[in-house]
Amino acid sequence: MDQIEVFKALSNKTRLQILAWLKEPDLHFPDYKTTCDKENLGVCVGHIQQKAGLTQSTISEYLSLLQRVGLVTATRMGKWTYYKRNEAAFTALSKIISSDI
Amino acid sequence: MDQIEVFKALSNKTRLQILAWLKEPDLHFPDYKTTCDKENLGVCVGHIQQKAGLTQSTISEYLSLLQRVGLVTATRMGKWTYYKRNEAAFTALSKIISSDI
DNA sequence: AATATATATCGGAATTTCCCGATATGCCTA
DNA sequence: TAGGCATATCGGGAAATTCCGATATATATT
Repeated sequence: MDQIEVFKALSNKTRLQILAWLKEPDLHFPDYKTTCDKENLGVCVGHIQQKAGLTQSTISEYLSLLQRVGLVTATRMGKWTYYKRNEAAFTALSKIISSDI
Repeated sequence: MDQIEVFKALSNKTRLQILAWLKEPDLHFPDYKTTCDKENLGVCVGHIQQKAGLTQSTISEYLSLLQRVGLVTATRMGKWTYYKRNEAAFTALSKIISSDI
């Protein structure tokens, strides 16, 4: 885990917001299961983009960045890419802060 | 605690390094107690600057930033300013990551 | 094959961050 | 009060980040 890159990823309001939404997808994306995610793989880019209100390209890049640093996982299924929180990364980060840094 | 500002503060190699040094000041600043800090208030700017190898102005600004976001405390005593980790802030941040974000 | 849809990538303008040298401020001592 | 020392602040060039519109890629449908 590249700590600096993770902290950079968390230094942005929109990205923090997305991570918060992904914590309770049912609450923040009411119809995400019926519309695209049939197998609990996460939320697709379009839904996140709509809720965030930024452009598609920006949100796609943000999600890709969050995945690159390990905070979310990405699963491609057909036309969609589903993004989901990687809880293990948050647990690890929390420990790093309370003991390493 | 402004999360984004804290994460920005942690998104820099030198500042992370300083925080790590301040965790064990006796180890990383062998003579800091005899030379300036007689009352365990922390390490003064000059010692940190020397070890970091960046300019005085840069380190002064970095320490001021770390203090502004609450990760360290600053105590002015005569000509010196002593900086010390604020462990409570790290504990709080660790909890925020494991529960809020 | 042609089209439509979902996502990814590219190029760039505006803003922010990094780190510097120069200078200012505050405190101590002669 | 004059001078020296520790730290803070200012102004700025270079690099990185933010977010956009345009375009490319991949998949599904007709």
